[in-house]
Amino acid sequence: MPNPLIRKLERFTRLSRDDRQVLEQASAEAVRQLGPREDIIREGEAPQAVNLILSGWACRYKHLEDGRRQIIALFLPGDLCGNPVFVLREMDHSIGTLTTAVVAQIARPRIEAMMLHRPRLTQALWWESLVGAAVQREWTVSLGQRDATERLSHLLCEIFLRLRAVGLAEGDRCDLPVRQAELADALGLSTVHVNRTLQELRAAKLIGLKGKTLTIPSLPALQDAAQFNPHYLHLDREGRHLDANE
Amino acid sequence: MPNPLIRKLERFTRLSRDDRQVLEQASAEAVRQLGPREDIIREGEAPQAVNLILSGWACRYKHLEDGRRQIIALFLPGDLCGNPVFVLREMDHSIGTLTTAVVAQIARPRIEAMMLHRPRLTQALWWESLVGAAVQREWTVSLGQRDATERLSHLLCEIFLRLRAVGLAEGDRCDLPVRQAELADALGLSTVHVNRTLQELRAAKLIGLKGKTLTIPSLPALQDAAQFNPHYLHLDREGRHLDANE
DNA sequence: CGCCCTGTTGAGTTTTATCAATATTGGTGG
DNA sequence: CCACCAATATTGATAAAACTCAACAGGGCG
Repeated sequence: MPNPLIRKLERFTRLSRDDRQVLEQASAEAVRQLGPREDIIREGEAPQAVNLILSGWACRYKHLEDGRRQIIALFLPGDLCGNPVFVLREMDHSIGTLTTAVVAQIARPRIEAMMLHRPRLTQALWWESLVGAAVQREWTVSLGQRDATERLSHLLCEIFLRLRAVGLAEGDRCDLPVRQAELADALGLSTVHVNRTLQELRAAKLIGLKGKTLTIPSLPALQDAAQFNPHYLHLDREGRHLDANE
Repeated sequence: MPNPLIRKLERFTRLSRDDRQVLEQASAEAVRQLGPREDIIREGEAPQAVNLILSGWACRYKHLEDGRRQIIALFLPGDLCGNPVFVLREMDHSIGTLTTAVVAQIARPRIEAMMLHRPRLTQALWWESLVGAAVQREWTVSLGQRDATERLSHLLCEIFLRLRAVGLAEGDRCDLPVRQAELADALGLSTVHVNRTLQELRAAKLIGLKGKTLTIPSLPALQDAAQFNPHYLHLDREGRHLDANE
């Protein structure tokens, strides 16, 4: 399987062979196999490296004192997490896996070297981090304004498109390897309500769900239900003017 | 009045005279006076500059098709807004003032020059942008997990501490120059509910509100009601190892 | 003085949460 | 292959939180 980060960055700009090779090396160096629900880094710790998800799903999350938990961001294959730079002393949240996952730790000097010597890659990594921020903003909008149905369908659209961008959707389907309780933590809803909302979407034939496979018979229909505008994902090769011609 | 950005960055690290002068120059060049509720940049436009709020309040926001609006982030004096870098082609949200405001436009080359020649300043600007991301994450937690009372008191704590960090709080009070409808758009609540929640906080003597002045008789008490942990604001001079010795 | 904007109040409704029970599923060992 | 287990999903009933609508109050300003 091709490196999902490379695949993702090429949604922004075409990389040179050297760029790709640098990324391949970085992805191969300190690779960890993790089980489901393991922490990658915990609130209070000092970030040492950037983590690249090679396979599996992970998330940023934060616990409140009374046990409530909010999943702040979802990390899919090809996503980078951890502080993009190392200015902040301590993590103010945790990052953990949701499923079994393979994660490469990219050490600080490696990132800095890329930033110094590979301008095209630097731009691409900037893009990936800015898209992450845009996704965060969209989650804010969802949590603040959308009701349960819209929120859930919006999230499913997002997941599907993000997975498709790294080649992990096949036709109208993709994996959804998380429990309803985890969707609930991401959506700020109760598990019971997520369950009922999923049923509602199924009844409306907007989605199919068999085991851990999500099917979206008509993406436009689901987008409609969610008021989903994909522009915030910035997937349309906005950096094509930087394309490498190899 | 001292430059609020300088004031804020010195919460991270002590700047050199030169650093400060560069910032002063950047803040003085293209200064705009804006009325309340004016857009600074609109969704779909291309970001041309970074905007520094010198006085007044502004916000990032996004409209849904049916008129609902979510305020995604609040900008107070000393805050930078607009895309920190210019990789994304089009704004996926808008930025507008809430009150009359004075805003400096810092052009792209200026930012790039700072990034190239002023390492300490670069670190400080990184810090400011990462804190912005941390605030965004905390808003996600609030909208997802906290009820109206917690959410509102949490936001008031945040506003108070952020204003204090730029010298805009006096003792136990600060400005709160926005309408309840605007708090509602930021908190994902209805105006009516914000009104009632404010009354509840007043009745509990957790806040006082006279005109556009907010009083917090006991910050610890309000923090307690909000489950507010100030760590995410990273205000404790985490970059002190970079201090200039002038 | 009167108007407009913002804040406040009350009543009734909708959405979502909570609690507790029951069903389903996938995996495991016999 | 089957029986069993734990984890997850589903269901029903009830309660709480927040929303909507509509009316009214108060204050600042031309």
